[in-house]
Amino acid sequence: MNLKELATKLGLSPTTVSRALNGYPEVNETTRERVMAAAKRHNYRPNTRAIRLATGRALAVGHVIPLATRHEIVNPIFADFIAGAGETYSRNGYDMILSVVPDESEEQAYRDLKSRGSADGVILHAPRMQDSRIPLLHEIGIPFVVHGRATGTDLPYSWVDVNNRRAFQRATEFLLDLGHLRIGLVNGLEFMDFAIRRRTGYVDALAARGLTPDPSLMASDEMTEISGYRAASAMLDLPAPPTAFLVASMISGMGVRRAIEERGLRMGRDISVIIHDDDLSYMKNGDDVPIFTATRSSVRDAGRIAADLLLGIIANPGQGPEHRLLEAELIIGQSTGPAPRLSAPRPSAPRKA
Amino acid sequence: MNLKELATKLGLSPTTVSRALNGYPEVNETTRERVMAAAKRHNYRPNTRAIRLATGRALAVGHVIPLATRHEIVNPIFADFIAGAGETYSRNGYDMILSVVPDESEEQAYRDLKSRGSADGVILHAPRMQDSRIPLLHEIGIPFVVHGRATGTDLPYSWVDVNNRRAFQRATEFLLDLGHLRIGLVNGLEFMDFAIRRRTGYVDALAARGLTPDPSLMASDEMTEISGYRAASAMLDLPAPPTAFLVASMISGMGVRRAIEERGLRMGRDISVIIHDDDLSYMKNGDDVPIFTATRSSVRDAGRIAADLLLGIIANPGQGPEHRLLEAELIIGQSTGPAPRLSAPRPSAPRKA
DNA sequence: AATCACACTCAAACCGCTTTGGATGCCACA
DNA sequence: TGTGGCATCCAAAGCGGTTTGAGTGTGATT
Repeated sequence: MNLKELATKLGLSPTTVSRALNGYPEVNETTRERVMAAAKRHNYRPNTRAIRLATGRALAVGHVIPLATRHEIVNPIFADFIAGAGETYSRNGYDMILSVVPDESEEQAYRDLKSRGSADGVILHAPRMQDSRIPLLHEIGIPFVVHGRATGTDLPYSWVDVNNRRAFQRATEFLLDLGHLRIGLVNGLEFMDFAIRRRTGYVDALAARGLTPDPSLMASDEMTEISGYRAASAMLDLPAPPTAFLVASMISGMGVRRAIEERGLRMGRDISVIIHDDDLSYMKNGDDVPIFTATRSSVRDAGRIAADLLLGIIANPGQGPEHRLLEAELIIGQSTGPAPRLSAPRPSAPRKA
Repeated sequence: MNLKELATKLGLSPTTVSRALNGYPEVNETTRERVMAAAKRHNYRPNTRAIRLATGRALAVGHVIPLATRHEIVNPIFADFIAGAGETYSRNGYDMILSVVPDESEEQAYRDLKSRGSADGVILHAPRMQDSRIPLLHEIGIPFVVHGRATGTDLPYSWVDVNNRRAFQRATEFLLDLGHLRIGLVNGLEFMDFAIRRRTGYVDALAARGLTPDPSLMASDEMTEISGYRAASAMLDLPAPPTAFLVASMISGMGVRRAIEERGLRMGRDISVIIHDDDLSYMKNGDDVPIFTATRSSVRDAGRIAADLLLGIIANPGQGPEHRLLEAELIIGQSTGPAPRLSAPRPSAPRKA
């Protein structure tokens, strides 16, 4: 059932039917109701392909997922972000199109999205420092919103981000207040913008108390269980091990916990841990009592907000860039406690079983 | 730059240019080369919207993600499956469109995909027993491939699945061979088809050795860290606790490990654990030495295969349904070992700190 | 020299909708 | 009575490709 058939059936022109359905004023209310009723009765749905061609709009938003062939990591927060954004899209009649492309064709993927006209806008994921994709998208001339920020880019752009610096600063202060003086930072990859900001927060908090950060207590790697384990293990085996850890994600936090417990130590008593919790639906940080003390910020909310922003920009291209800085809450869980009294050597626990 | 402009520039008709670019035989090779060169030079990309309308094909595959509003779980394997499928789509010039919809509008989402013509086919995720979506998709008349199977559906359909029954059967046998007699099953939700098959494998293996499964050693819940922890905790606190666990996922496996270690026990020595490892990129089961002994099957591969199958069906609608049954490998890691000698009470380890 | 097959190329219709630029009829007002 | 304004409705022209159904011109065949 298409527009023309429906029009014939109603004894009206396609023009009128189209206008009736799309709420244009120049059609009689009784006619409109007749049309609406007939459309519903015949289960008429306008063909999206035709709408897109006629209006020149794609009614779709693109997300480009570069697939690093070296380290084939699919971002674990991705699913939840997408879920949030997708809700917004569905509600507004937009499609979400995902382009999974090899790393090196990412630029081409964006260009194609624009020149083949398959998206009205894009979301830029996982920005790095001086991210080259921001000038690229400007050049291409497609509306976009960045999830995160890119230090060192002077072009204006819209973004949604968590206040990572502040979150890690507060978390560090919290540990310092508990008496921890040697705090290990198990950070994400530090060419990623968010990781840099987190480190800045950590360093600033230490500096504010007159402490100089110890490079051997700062690790940076992908946020996997394994690398969390490795980083924590190395630090715990130092002559002067940390009494607390600040960890970039729930997943690396589990690796850190493994390292701690493998050494016969107890998380929350012997060693404190604070993680950043993206509030992933399949990785809840406990229900009533949080397992980890955490800086929490829902990445799904971020997805919703980013999508809203983007649709706004698409609908209203004139306006300047918009920003949303989300604050993370500090959730107190079972993984933190006062620093062990004696800063002298710890009760010699079994090392490396 | 569109077809007509390009044609004018070349002094050819749009027809010829279109045919030249699409490899039709009735165009002179020299002409074709001229056209190709000009297209490249002017960076011409055909407008997808127009192609879609003209050909009546969507050149897109839909994935519907129902968002359970009750327990808002986004499937953690989803990201990796999508990554695999997406590779295939990109390579074949197809778009992947994701519909994130509230649970109750899932049916409508499929209908819209078809009637608005925005997808040529769909992938059905996470099938349940007697899944109603299979008859639905048949009725709608849209090509589809199921990731998994749906017991109790008599309609024919194409699927890609892991041999879950066999995987869990082998894992159980492996534990039995190590002398474990009480094996806890920490399963996924048992209205999900894969979970049922896994339980069947487990039960069958026990039965083959003349063992009757103990209901108190069989748990079924969402595959989160928390529920893994809860299930394992409950079983470990039984008067006759298990000496081994069979666990549905890496994530719940981490919860199981937490429960074990919290009780002062050591995984791999006191308690053996086998997980099912979907080989998620952000949840690698160790690198050289696997952390967990596991039945492993890459969900990303499954995505690739499912996408291939679907594109095949779309291109060639006549053929009957196709199936791919993937076998999981049994990976020996550090989490399994012989059952503790004395089947009498275990060395009384500190319980519930 | 007429015929035919063949290799190329093109004009025009079409996909299903939106949107521009009239028509038409009716009523009010001068 | 003529004119203008308003409320409705419609024909037709896009949108940018694909595809059908003809033409052409050439060389080979008869």
